[in-house]
Amino acid sequence: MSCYKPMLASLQQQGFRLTSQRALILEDLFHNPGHRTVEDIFQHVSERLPGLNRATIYRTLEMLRAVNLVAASPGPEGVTQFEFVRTDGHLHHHLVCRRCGVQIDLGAEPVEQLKRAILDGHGFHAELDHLHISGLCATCAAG
Amino acid sequence: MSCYKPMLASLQQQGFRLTSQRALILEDLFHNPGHRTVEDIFQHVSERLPGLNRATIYRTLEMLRAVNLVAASPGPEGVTQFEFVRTDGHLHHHLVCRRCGVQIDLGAEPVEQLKRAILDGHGFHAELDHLHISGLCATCAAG
DNA sequence: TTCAGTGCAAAACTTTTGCAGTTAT
DNA sequence: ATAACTGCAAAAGTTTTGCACTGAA
Repeated sequence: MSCYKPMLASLQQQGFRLTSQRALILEDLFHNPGHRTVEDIFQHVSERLPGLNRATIYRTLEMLRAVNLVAASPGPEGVTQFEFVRTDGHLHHHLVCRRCGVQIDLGAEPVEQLKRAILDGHGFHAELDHLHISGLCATCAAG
Repeated sequence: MSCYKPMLASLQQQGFRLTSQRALILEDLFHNPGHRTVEDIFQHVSERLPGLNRATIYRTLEMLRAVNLVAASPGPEGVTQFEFVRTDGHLHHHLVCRRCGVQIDLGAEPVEQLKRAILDGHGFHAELDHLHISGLCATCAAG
């Protein structure tokens, strides 16, 4: 059972200062997986840290994004959605060029996005692990 | 070679009034495929229709979205991206429940989004037509 | 004529930024 | 002690809305 605490230590080692705001925001992200908005996080965290400011959340999320602990994706209504990045990840996908055969690793996120779109639109739980997607790589497409 | 003009007539039949703003916006969307922002459309169309207001573009796009002529998707920097929906569509995807076998039609858009994400991220031209996606439908997932 | 559609201006909204004060190191 | 971090308030940016006027039917 992995916990968020080692990540705090890791951040500290990377030269970031450890503040209660950052600890609580990271904890909240860790314990509430899925799509989160700044407003959403604000509601949760400011219960335990009353003076908390939204700007701090934005800045903390930007910091966490920079070190790849959270992923940001544009959400509906122009509200950005943030998500804790699971490093457990048995998920991996491959792009295979049908011309030169090169294989490119595709991060989980784009496919996760497809899954979410399918779930939101149809209530259908798509099982898309180990995906192999055929097509043309940048070089072959250009040539 | 299909043209955007029949669509204007169709809109008119649906009770919408035909204005120069709507005609030019639709024409611009038609002739410039791909992701478009309001600002982008504004720059193009206001050259030919100087007094044009951004609010009109928002309202026109909302109207076109309501009749499924354009699709809106949240873009980076919180700027919504609009796209003309091609009805040519040899594209169709299926969701197949691995438990009860039900087949659900999946609109092209979610997969188009995946393609774009792959293209943006890796320059890879994914060929994802006729996709069959396995998983659990809403009913089977609930039971 | 009539009411849908437009332009304008202001509001609502998310996100960013400058700055002074606070706090982890 | 000293920088990094936070809160605050204002600014910047996109999108929405109310209202009076215009123009398609």
